[in-house]
Amino acid sequence: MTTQSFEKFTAFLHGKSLRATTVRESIVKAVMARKGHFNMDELVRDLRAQGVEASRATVYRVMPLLVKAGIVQPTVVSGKIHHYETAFGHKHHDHLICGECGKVVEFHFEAFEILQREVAAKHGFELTSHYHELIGVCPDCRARRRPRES
Amino acid sequence: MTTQSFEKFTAFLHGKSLRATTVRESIVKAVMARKGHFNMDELVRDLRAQGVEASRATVYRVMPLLVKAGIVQPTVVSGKIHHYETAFGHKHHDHLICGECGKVVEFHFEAFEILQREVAAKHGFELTSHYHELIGVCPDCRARRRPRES
DNA sequence: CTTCATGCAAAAGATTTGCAAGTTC
DNA sequence: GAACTTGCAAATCTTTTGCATGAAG
Repeated sequence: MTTQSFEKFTAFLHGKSLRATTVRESIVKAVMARKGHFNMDELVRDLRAQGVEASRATVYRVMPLLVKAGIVQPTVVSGKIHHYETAFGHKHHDHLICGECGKVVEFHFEAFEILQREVAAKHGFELTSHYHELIGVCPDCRARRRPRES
Repeated sequence: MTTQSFEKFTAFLHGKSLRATTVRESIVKAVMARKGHFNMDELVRDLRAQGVEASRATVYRVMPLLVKAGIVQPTVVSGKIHHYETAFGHKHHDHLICGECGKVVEFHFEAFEILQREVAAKHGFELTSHYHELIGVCPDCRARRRPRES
């Protein structure tokens, strides 16, 4: 998977007489290992965790190339990139987050996807991605909150 | 309307022994005069246009108060405030955003709310709020993209 | 007159860019 | 070896904060 992606990227780079460097390979790997949305900071953290010392400036310079190569897709709102996500390869899921302890539960519910496409279509939009997080209180925190409720 | 909002804000402020100042009144007015979504920069521009010389720092400090007072509602994406909108005068809605030109279409689809509660309940969560933004390409941008597609 | 608000300037965080040195082809 | 990349540091931009001064209650 990862290798395949880097090969795709290499082909893209060579087509533009750009170089397929080791740093770029590391970045592609880190990106492909990501699931769901991620931002610059999370990506850099991942790289650091893997011992890759790519400077932020480099990552900032490489991301647009990955976008042009069709490997990642950015969500751009008002001219700014809010987050990226890999353009293929993983199942999509949304998040249910506990606003008190921060616990995150991933879920996938096809009905949402269907309705989302329906809404987009109704307005003539071509849907490219979505941001869907449910915020609530998890069972543990609810128990903690009401220790002795009847 | 405007006056009414400032009174609401005044009540909120006094309840917390904070001051109802003229600068704050100007900010509430500017906010209420806004229709739809706006960001910090647009708001400050509006203030400047009305001859109000509130410093950015002050506006940045006042907005959280307006949020707490229930006068404006922020849309938060990835932990950052993407935009604000006045909290009343319109029903709850989600957003369909054009990733290319930034156009925002509001929609309300009860089925989403029902399914969201269902998902939360399935995991034992008590749902408190949600972020739901659909990102896509609007009809205009699609046309612009493919000028002469069959 | 006490407490809070404001403006300014400095600080902090995020992203971009110029430049010299290191790599890729 | 030529052209492209990288890291660093400096430059921008956006948002936050400390502090002395000015206003509200």
